[in-house]
Amino acid sequence: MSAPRLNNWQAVQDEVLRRIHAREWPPGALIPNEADLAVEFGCSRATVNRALRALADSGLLDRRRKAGTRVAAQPVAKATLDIAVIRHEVEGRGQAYGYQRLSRAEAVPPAAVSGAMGTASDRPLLHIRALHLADGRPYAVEDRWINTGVVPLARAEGFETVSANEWLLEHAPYTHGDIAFSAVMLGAEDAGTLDVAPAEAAFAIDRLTRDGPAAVTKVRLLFPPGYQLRTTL
Amino acid sequence: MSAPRLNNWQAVQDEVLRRIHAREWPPGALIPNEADLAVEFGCSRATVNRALRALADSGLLDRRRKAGTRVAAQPVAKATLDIAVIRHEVEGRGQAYGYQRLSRAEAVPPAAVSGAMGTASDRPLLHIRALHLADGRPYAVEDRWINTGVVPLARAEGFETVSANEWLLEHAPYTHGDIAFSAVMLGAEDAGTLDVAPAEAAFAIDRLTRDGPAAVTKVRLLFPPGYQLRTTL
DNA sequence: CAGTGGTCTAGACCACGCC
DNA sequence: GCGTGGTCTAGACCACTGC
Repeated sequence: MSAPRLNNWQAVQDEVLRRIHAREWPPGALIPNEADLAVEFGCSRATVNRALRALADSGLLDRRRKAGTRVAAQPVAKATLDIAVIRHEVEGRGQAYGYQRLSRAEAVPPAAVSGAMGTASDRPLLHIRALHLADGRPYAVEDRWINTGVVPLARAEGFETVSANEWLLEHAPYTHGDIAFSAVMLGAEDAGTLDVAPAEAAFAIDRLTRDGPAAVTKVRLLFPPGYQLRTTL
Repeated sequence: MSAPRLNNWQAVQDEVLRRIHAREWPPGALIPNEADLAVEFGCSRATVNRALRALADSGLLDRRRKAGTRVAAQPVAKATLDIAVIRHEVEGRGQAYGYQRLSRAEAVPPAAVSGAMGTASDRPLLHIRALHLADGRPYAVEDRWINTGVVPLARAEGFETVSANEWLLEHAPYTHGDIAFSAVMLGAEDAGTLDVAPAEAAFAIDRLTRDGPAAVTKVRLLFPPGYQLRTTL
């Protein structure tokens, strides 16, 4: 039997994965170059390139010009998290989404916030606190600062029925963002809002969104105990 | 002035990003098809395709055959987390990595573990507990169950100096994995191991690794308060 | 220097899915 | 049906980098 022609990049990728998995190409090994594989698989080099590039993107291969392509010795797993609008996250679970604004004020933020956002320490920002609900139960508390210098339109919005989460996506373009996940102990106020005992462990997502050099908004989302952020490898 | 020729896919991507950001192509808008853009940009359709496909992968565009390409109304941010070997994570911070095995035993796991791994409820698995250190201080506690039915070689390994984390990458192939992130309150034992007060909030990473249908290993990593998992958008 | 991956081109065929 | 994106091909040039 001769090898079947692999004439699409997914078939090539599958075959490469099979060889890695079967240890025909063990971790750290140098694999044939694109041109040779193209001949072996009976396809064009571009097709091989597409397949290998996808595997390199996912961390399974290390590719370097001249040095060639190696099976990653210790693959860095790339877990992709889909950070969706909270309403979609809740509705995606088949639950009814609810939203409740807790407070809205223009105020000078704590130094930690103005520092992270790069705004003057005495500059007032728009401060929104809100509760997201799933099937009527608290799902997450949102504590957000909005840079009104970058998004002046926000001063005219009450955020009583539209969450800042969604409003900003529609009205404020951004170019970059930082996200950090951590575990924190709930303070009395947040615990009360989430309707759980104080000093419980909460899952926190901190996001800072930028438009070029300027910070657009900084938000902390706190999820009650039991919340899990899931993904696959 | 006429538009400069965009003869590489990154330049095309940048121009498309610029138009989205400048609201020339607002959220939800249908953008020209690949062939038209190729003419406008003075490059081949394949180059346009590469640029648009990359943007679609990152969630900024929605592409459907016949329906065309639209700017995503509410971009689902794809945050990519690099889940590296813990030693690399520590060394990447410029700290000295240390490893300490706490215990090793073959034992019948709790029902929750055998259930998640799909092993018989009375089947003994290899149970490893270990501590990862950064600059001599506790960095994370690892609590792992290994399916010796799938990785029999593990029974011959003491894991006294090599962490299961790294040993398994070298010796046990896998095809899929699930990861969950959550916040938990530390029990007395784990708190003691991490040298923090009990009932503190810890960041937990639970990972289940499979090779086809069979579970290879299930691990929980607990990080002391202050730990943050970071990424960018 | 020379081998490798990175990319572009021009053209082609195809699969999907609105209409 | 037919317009759209998805993909393949054969060939080419180039950038990087190990030797």
